[in-house]
Amino acid sequence: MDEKYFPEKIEEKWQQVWADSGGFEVEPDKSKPEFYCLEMLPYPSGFLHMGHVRNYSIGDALSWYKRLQGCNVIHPMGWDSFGQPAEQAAIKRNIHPREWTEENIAHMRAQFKRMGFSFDWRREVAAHTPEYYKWDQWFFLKMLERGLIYRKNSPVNWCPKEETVLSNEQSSGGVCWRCGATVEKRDLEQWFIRTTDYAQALLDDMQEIERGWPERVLTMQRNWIGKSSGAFIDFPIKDTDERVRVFTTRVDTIYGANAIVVAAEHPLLAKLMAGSVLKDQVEQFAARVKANRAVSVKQPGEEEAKEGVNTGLFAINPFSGEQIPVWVGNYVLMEYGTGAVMSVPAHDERDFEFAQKYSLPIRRVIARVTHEQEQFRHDPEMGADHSRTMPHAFTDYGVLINSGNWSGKLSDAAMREMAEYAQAHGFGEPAVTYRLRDWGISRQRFWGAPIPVIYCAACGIVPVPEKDLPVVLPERAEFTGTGQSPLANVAEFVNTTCPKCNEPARRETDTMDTFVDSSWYFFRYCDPRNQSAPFDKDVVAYWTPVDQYIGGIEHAVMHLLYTRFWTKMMRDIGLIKFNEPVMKLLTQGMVTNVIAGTGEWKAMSKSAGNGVDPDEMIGIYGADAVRLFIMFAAPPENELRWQETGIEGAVRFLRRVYNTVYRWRESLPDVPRDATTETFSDAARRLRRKTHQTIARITDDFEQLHFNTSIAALMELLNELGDSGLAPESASASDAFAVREALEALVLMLTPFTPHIAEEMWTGLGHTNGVLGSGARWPAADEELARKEELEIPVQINGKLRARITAAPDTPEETLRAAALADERVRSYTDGREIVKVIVVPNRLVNVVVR
RNA sequence: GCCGAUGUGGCCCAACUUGGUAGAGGCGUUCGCCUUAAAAGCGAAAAGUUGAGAGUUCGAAUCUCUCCGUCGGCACCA
Repeated sequence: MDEKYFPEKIEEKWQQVWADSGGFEVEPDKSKPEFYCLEMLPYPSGFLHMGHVRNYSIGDALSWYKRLQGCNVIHPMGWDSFGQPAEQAAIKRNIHPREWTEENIAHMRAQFKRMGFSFDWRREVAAHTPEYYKWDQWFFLKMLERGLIYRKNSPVNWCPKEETVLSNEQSSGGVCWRCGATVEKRDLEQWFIRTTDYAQALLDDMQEIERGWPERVLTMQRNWIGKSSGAFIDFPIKDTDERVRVFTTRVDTIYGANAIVVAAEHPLLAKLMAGSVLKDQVEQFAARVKANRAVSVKQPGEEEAKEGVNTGLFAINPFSGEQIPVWVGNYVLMEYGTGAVMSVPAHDERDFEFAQKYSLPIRRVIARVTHEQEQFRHDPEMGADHSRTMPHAFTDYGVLINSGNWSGKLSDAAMREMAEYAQAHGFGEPAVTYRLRDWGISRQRFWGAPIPVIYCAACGIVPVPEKDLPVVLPERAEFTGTGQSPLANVAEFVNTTCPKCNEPARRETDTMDTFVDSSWYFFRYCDPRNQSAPFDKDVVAYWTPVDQYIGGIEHAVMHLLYTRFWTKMMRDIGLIKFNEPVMKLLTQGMVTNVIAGTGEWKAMSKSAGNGVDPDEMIGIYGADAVRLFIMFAAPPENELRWQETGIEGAVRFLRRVYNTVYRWRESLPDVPRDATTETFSDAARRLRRKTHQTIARITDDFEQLHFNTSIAALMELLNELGDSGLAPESASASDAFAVREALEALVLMLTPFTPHIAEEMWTGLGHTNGVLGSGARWPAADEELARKEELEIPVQINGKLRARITAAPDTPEETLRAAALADERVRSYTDGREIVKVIVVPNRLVNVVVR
């Protein structure tokens, strides 16, 4: 141990020691408790940014903590290495995406190593390697076999800037999740995974992870799945054999329906409008709505004005027998429910707005529940128009009025009974719909896993036989950046023979969404080189599910929903036995920095010009200090404001710890370890108390992932050691014992945050081979030693602090009461007044209530 | 608009789970020591109506309600 703290020297040294010893390399071991610590794998953009550093510092701290507790910790890392930017780079620089990707990976891996993260690098996987994407393709075939994948022509979300398809999740809010361009609709033949089959399971199984996941992530997923219970009701179309099926959550309001409104894309339109004089008008309107939808720039908060056109058709309300007009409306979505709604303006805001615009009648059929329900029974106003008396829609539940025999029932009962009635009479049924759509995975891209199917003129769509996997990406392709997959122009890729009939055939040229790769990568980490299966079931059963997952909130819906789906699918094909992949989730906050000149804090980014390069920081302060600051500056879920002065504070602390260890290093190793029977000086006793209190506190903090307070506690312990007045020159054996105990605890508990300096100091304290090499364990708190010898008990008079008394811990209630009442200051408040009662909280306070 | 978080010294934050002395830690500020001087280092100090109001309670930063501010998600989903 040098006299001075040289971060660079220490860090290089221990990184080498760890690499040589393979100390972070683990294998299944039934004799130890297992812990899977997982951080979201990065996209290999080329450079580590502070967000990465934060993410992996958190995971590394937890890994070290569990390791020191004797767990068998798997802590792997890999690369989400398929995706757009590699292809953009290929276009721009005329190199193969693989070349660009692998250069980036090499650079970032080196950066990771420089940070000193404790990964088991033997388990590294990269999505773009055939060894990995072979299994993406294998899963595709498995799902195809089970009918979980299908192909359909459908309007898809199209990013005009990147010229590719986006999933619903990727085009949330009408903009591309990556580049922000306004998303358009296009009709394309696409492959879809039936995620909707699992909609209910995705909701139900949330109860298994409720305790370990942030509420807001679960809420976001619940909103996204968007379950809604109601009923389907069929409205016959007058003078035809057709029926229009609507979905409603408020069948109790059906007597108030003044129209049926269908989506512009509704299939019945073409069928029923033939021969109508209004045909052209309706068609023009529908075309206009569709066109508008394709290009409309929808700002958040902005709603399109409701528009519609009357088709001239009439639908018959199956409950009332009433004839109501059928309209086409721009506000009805074909993708949701049945693409048709019953319009009940009195009780739905959208329908109200629509009715106002076109002067349609408004009939009130729900009344607020009052104590005088009787009067509604007679339906005095049946058939009346309430458009003048209702200034806005009444959307609450209530009691039915103007609803024939159903009048007088409460909404709740009516909704249930009316749906059942519809079912019994063959014109409807109770129904549940979801907002969640099937997952469109086709991408018109080169840099992704090729979809393993072949199109044969004779045999149709033929899956690539398992033995022919992987379907490998070609070495050469032309990257033009136009809408078609570059694979389509690679003859040697496209042209093949049909596996069934051996005739010439063509390969699918679309590749898979990269979220496929990241849906199951952490299972592959468990058995990364398996050549005969995505992974060995037994090995995966040992390591998974993931105990703790750490990553950004931006993946709350997309990645985390897909991976939950994937897990259930793998369970159903027999690979695993549980429902949920991740027991605990931590979503770390952004790293922000001031935008020069504005005083505004924004997420670090190239475009905002407020990025801070981790390499540069390591160069100045060392990896340990960067990591310590990042863990200390804020709780992990919070935004972290980057402050150079903060990191200087971190270095200062490390230097002080280092200097302290250095100063004591020669006075400690020879002190006997069984000195506990000796008598300790007051200073030594105080220090020991602080040491054990700190151990207890930090252990607790770690379990709750409160790293910032752990570090604060370590700083306190060092301060206490400084304040103790103990010095190596004058310390007795028992003093030295207490100091060694404090320093050893301090160093060990610092290891998760600043492993390099901790290793160095641990050897300085006389342990050969360092923390990892010597098999050191997390210190254990001795409750007895942590207990205070004397407590200061506040005494309140009528709830106001008036005096303090001292007492030993666990002083009986009666004694405390007497001591408080005997106190001179207390008596000045109680003399001459009536003591109503005395509240004594043992070890905490006494409150005297006087009148 | 709906849903959910959150609001504590100048700043980042602790105490909120379990009501009991408002302050642990860091940054910044001021002062002292050290120094020819400065930096570093060491030592010390100042600073809050806990967003506002009400309720519950002997006692509220903590529990409940209302309002305000900030952040996030969703938003024609029938």
